Amino acid sequence: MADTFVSNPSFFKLDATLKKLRNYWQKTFDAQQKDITVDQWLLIENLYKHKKTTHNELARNTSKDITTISRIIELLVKKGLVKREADVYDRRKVYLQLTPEGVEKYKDVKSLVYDMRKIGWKTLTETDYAELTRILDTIYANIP
Amino acid sequence: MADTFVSNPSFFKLDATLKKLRNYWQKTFDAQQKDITVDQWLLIENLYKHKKTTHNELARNTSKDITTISRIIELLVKKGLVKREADVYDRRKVYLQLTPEGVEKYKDVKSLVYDMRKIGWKTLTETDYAELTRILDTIYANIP
DNA sequence: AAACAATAGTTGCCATAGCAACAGTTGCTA
DNA sequence: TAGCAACTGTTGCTATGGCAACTATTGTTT
Repeated sequence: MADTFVSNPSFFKLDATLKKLRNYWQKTFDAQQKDITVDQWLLIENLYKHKKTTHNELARNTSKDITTISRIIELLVKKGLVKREADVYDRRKVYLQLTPEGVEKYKDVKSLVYDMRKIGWKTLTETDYAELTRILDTIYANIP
Repeated sequence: MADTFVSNPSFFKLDATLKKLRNYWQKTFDAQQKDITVDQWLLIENLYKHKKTTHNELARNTSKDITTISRIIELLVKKGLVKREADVYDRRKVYLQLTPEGVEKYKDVKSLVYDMRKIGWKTLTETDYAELTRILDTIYANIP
C-alpha cells in the first residue's frame, strides 16, 4: 500500500459525513417539532423492532455505551415514550419497551427518516450501498 | 431505489465504524501514555500542516464547531502544546500555532497514527479507498 | 461622527461518549 | 452455606458537539 495512501484522511471524512448527516436529521426533527434527538430516535427505532429488551441488549444493538443508554432511556422515560419493567425472576434486569406514546412517536417520525435516507442516497445506486457496507464492515473487522 | 434499500442502516454503520476507530485510537494513545485525545490529535495534525491559523479556519478544516475548537485549544494551551498570538492589525483575531513541545508531540504521535491507519485498511485496496471517498463525498454533497 | 451590521471568539446550557467506581443481585464454589 | 465472582445498571467525571446569547472589535452606512 502506497505511503501517500495511509495518510489520507478517512477518519476525518467519516467524521465529517456523519456530522453532516446527524445535523441534517436533527434540524429536520426540530423544524417539524418532533421533540427528540437523533440518538433518541435510534433507540426508539430499535425498541420498536425488538419490543422488549434490556439496557445491555440495546447497547449492543446500537453500538452505544451502556451508560449512554442509561441516560438516554432516562430522558425517554421522562418524555413518556418508554417504560421500564423489572424482571420477575432476575431483579437485576430491567426490561424496556415503548409506551403507546412511544409507538406513536415511532410511526410519526418514521416517514421523515425514510425521506432523509432517500435524500442522502439520491445520486447513488444499490451497488454503491453494497460497496459502502462492505468497506465499512471490513474496516470494522480489521480493528482489534 | 428499492424500499428495503433506503431503510438500511447506513447511518448506524457509519456511526459504529467511526466509534470503533476512535476507540481504538484512544486506547492506543492511552496505552503509550501520549496524554492526548483523538480530537486533540486532529487539531495538532492540522496546526502542524498549516503552521498558523485562526479558530475559524481550524473549524472549517476539521469540520468542527467553532465552540468545540475554542475548548479543545484551551486544553492544548494548558498542556503547553499550542500558543495563541493576537493579530496586530485586527484585535478580534487570534492566531494559533504549535509550540516546540507541540511539534514534538506531533512527531511523536505521527507514526502511531500511521500504523493505525494501515491496520484499518490492511485488507482493502486503493480502489476501495477511492470508492469510499467517492461515496462519502457524494452523500456529503447530497445533504442540504 | 453616530448608528448599525458583520465578524471573531467565549461562555452557558444540554446531549452524547466513555472510563472508573459503585450498589445490588445472582450464580458458583470451596 | 459462606464467600467470592460475575452480571446489571447507575452515578461521577471529563471531553466533544451544537445552539443561543454574549463581548469585543471592525466595517459600513447615513
